[in-house]
Amino acid sequence: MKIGKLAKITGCSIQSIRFYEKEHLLSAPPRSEGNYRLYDHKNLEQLIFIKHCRNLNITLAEIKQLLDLQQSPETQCENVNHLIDEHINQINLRMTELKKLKGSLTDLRSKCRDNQIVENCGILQDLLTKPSD
Amino acid sequence: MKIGKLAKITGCSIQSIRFYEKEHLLSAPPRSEGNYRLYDHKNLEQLIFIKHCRNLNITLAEIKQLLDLQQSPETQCENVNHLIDEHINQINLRMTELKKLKGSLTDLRSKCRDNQIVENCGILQDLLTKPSD
DNA sequence: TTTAAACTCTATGGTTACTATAGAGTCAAC
DNA sequence: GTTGACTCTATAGTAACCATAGAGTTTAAA
Repeated sequence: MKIGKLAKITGCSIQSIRFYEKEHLLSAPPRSEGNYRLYDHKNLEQLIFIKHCRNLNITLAEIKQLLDLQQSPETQCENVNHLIDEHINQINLRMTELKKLKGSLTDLRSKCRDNQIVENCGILQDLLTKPSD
Repeated sequence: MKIGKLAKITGCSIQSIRFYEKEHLLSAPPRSEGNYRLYDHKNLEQLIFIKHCRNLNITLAEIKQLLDLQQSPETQCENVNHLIDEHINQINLRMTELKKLKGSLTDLRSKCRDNQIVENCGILQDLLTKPSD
């Protein structure tokens, strides 16, 4: 299977696939006579794993850790659990931040009714003076 | 006022300030004999404005728009309102995404109890097979 | 058989909003 | 006169790709 097909199956872009290979997340496949990458089922599996992780916002560095762990099936998997727990934590933090931000923006938005001229715009005035963290 | 003091007052880093200047968000101040940047109250105001916007996650490109608008005080400010509305929208979208993501991760996390070996880890197994978008 | 379209290759540069560093110059105090 | 704190420019790095150029390869149709 050539790279275009792999891309279509997995929903990754061709550039991403080559990028993952360069970053050693994906093992380098053999090449055809014309120097095209030729992928097999194993590569496909690996890429799907990566894609799933990316869909969950897991970073490439973390995916590398997970792939390393898969190489030693007898070790304890507490690191895997910890990694996922950490991500859930991050999301909670981010959501709290976003809620605050939304509050600030909503507050700011209420400072200006439509159809003002810039000079009288309460939003711009607020941005000039108020800290809004 | 030299750059260090401006940085301290505003809470921006010195590099950020120079970066904003390079990007034309901050007007280039006059220089001392020794080529040091010398800021006045006007520059301070401008930087505070930028800082407030950044605290609200407004991008540099958008800040540039807002600064441009300030230059023509007689135009309608609907663009300002629209910009803020859009940001509130973005936050809502992002929060929805994050909620879904958290659901997926929590689900995934439940697949493995602690103290398993990697080979039996339900999390890694799920990542290999399940789509989890 | 030629040739055009579709695919792939590498290498490079761009994205966002900075941070970090190197190496040099400036300024004030002791 | 020298130490230390400050500033200058220029460059490279960050994350995770995307876009492009310019070249080569393969497949299909004319």
